[in-house]
Amino acid sequence: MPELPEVEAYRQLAEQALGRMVSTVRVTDPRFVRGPSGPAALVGALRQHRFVAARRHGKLLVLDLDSGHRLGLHFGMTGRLLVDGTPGVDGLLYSSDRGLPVWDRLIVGLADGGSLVVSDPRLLGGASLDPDEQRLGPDARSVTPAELRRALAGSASALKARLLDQAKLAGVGNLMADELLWRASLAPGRRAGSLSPAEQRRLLHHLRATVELLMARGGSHMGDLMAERHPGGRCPRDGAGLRRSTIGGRTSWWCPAHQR
DNA sequence: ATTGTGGCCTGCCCGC
DNA sequence: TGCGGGCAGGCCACAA
Repeated sequence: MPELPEVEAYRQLAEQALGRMVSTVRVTDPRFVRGPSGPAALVGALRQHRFVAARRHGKLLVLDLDSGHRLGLHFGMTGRLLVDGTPGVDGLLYSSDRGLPVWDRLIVGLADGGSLVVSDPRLLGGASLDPDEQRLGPDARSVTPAELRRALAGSASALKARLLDQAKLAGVGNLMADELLWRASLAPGRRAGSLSPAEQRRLLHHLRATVELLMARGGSHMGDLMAERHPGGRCPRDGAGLRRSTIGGRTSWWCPAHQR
């Protein structure tokens, strides 16, 4: 599903749309437009304008317009970005590769004949005009030691729940969190505020490494733990039976032998 | 303020 | 072969 690695791929793809005039905008399902501005305002802000920058903050893709407005795109778990018909990622876990036209929720037609399309079968993503980027915590790809410390300090939440809280740290989703904690040898249910300085350093090291690895491999579902994330799955490191827990409302797979 | 829970949304997979 | 239940999780509203 689209976590930081996929959205970064979408961002790079979206750069191909920069500088090109938007001629038509179609919102095929009003539910796809989120936030205070409705579909009409969003359409009006885009039409006859050009995208001037493609930025990513966590899982939020922001396309700046020459009007000063910003188009925010989030992709939920099944959202896909296509520019000129080319998808930003190849396989998307939990989504379908059929790409039915009815799943196209936002269709931005460009004056040169190209297009920028968001396809989202389950409508869990959305588009918003001028999204509030301040709500998001530091981006997981560039978070500093001090920022990570602040994100965890004093929290009674489970560590994994904290990592998934986009207001505290932006970009980590369920699959990447499991992979990251497995690599860092930290149990997902640990209290976030209980990490020692050494454990925080270890977490940050593996956060950076995991983000870069999954981007290089092409998706958040490309981690080493992924294949064992099922009943009967075994830890790829030590062979112990993996445990399944619900943490932060999400299915979590972890190794009770080496994650402490 | 923090923390946890449930609902949204629908394609897909499994068992019958 | 068709049907129905359960599952997946990013995000948000809501409760305590």
